[in-house]
Amino acid sequence: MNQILPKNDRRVGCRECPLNLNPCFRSFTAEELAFMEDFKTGEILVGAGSTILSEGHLSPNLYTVLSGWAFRYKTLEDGRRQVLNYLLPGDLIGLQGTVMGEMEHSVEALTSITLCVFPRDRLMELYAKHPTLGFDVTWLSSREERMLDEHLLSLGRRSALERAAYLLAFLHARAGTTIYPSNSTNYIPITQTHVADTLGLSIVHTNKTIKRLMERGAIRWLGGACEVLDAEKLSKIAGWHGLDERVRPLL
Amino acid sequence: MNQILPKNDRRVGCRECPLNLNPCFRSFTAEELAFMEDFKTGEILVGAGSTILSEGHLSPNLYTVLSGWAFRYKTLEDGRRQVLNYLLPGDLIGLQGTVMGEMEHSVEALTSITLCVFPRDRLMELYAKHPTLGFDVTWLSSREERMLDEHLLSLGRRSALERAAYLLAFLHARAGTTIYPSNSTNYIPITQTHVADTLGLSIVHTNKTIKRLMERGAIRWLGGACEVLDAEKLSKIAGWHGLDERVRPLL
DNA sequence: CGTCCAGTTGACTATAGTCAAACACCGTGG
DNA sequence: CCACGGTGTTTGACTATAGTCAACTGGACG
Repeated sequence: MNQILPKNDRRVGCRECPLNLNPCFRSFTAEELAFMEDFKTGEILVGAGSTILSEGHLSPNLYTVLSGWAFRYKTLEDGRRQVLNYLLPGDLIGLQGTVMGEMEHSVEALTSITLCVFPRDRLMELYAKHPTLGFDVTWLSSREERMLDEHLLSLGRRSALERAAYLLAFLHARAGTTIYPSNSTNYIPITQTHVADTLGLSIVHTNKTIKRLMERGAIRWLGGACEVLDAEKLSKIAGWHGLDERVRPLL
Repeated sequence: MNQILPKNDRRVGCRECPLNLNPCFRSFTAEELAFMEDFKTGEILVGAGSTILSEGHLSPNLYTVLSGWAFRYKTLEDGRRQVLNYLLPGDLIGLQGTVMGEMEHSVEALTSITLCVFPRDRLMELYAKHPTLGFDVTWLSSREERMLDEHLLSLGRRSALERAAYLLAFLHARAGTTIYPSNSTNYIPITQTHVADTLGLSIVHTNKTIKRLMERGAIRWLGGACEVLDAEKLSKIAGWHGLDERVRPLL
């Protein structure tokens, strides 16, 4: 198993943070920025395939994804796994642990990924000193909720083909604002096993479904990654109207 | 169609609010209570089957459920419906509208239901004046997220029988802290169509699945309602370990 | 008495899962 | 150099699960 490689040497100040410069995130006020610089305790680099958080465990930290891909999942006792959502730059990890104590899901890195580290026990201080930042945390939580709502609709009421099309269109849209702009490649770094565990299908049936999407010229599959050729076509197959990703907050 | 019956005559002060007296909710400080009394603009009584919020629309208000049952759902364009979650006393309705503007799901009353009304445009004031209450909003949002995670696991990886058992155990557990203590009946007020739209199954197959749960003596079905006879058995069938419902915040 | 709604049932079809066998690719170590 | 195992993907044959269609029950209500 891969391990987390600690790297608490505090690379980037929030001022120079590439995410903070990305126009899809709202910019901090001077006071907020000063607080965040102090709130941030460091950075961590995690290798592809490593576990970032695991179900049933406590974590003293909150994280924001700075670069790379990860996913959240839960498992049943007999090993059946369900991917709940994917994490991309700007996403907050571990908020649920604040409410529950123990995590009720695990988080695993899909690519190598860098995380911004915050101490969970200072979160209340953030609410007290910067209500707008507190509100932003709620905003992000609510945004996650919206994504889960759409995933539920997908699992419950979309066919296998629609579900696959939705998932790939969704990930392509999400990466479009944060990953692809600063990257030469624009692939989605997942295996068909991940797709299967997200869609609630078997690997075999997932493979046959992906094949149908390829035959329609919507995507291309490259061992361990997917290239979206026609995002419009995917959205149309899925009956999905895309993300409403206006400017959003960042922690 | 039923309509919302306005009743803004401000029935109960927050001080005498039965929910505030329920030990499963954390109690307000004197300052918080004063703020909430001012923040609350009134109460609304909604009849069973009425739509409380609807997809694509704006709402100037946030609500807290005071009594009764409701559910959130989304639909695809061809009418396929997915129930996302159920709303019980103490649950916040409409938070997502704050983030998105338009609602991305609808909310419908399952029984007649009373709602506490808050003006959405004063929400930021709540964060500014009472950081602990702001944190509570995040807490509630995060709790909703946890429930959705479990529902996703259910839809994606549980069999029809397991899913049905999980749903009924879940609703029974949720009602156990807020509905049943103050009520003579302890039924879950849903039809098999609701169950089908929650589990992502057809009505026919749902009916056959429910029948199996009845044969095992876990539940009884009474036109338009379900009585849980053996919650333990349901949890065991579902492989579900129950809610971790410690003391939680209330707005 | 007829209508509507919720629930029930059986026959048949469609969708998805399971089992099994391969292939391609990529490292490792002899 | 090549044999080896591992992962990711592909395919076909067969089975299981769930959906569709259709008919029917029973109760509530005007």
